[in-house]
Amino acid sequence: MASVTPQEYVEEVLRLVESIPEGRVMSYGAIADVLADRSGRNSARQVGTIMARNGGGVPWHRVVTSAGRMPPGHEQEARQRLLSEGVPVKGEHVDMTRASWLP
DNA sequence: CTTATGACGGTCC
DNA sequence: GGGACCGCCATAA
Repeated sequence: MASVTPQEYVEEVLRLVESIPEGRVMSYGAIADVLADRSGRNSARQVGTIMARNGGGVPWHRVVTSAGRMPPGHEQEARQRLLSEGVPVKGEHVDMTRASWLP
């Protein structure tokens, strides 16, 4: 199978996050699931770790948990940005039913 | 090599 | 809807 180096996997994750349309979001699990097909691995945890370390240059606010929860420590900033883009935000969580997106 | 940790996810209660 | 538990996996110590 097509296994990639950790460095390449990071690139793939960032690339996918950048491809998320405005007003839509993707869960960590969805990202891991989509990339699993081409990277040979899948782990929502790993995606989260990658975002925490290398997500500074991509629209990280469009990545939330499967429950629509936003990243700890950035909840306020993420919430405001999402609202500005027209993402349906319900209190402290995103309305995944309407906002979830797949490539 | 073994243990702890974390921007997660699904199941169970 | 929400909290406790367990599984997953790369990284750090």
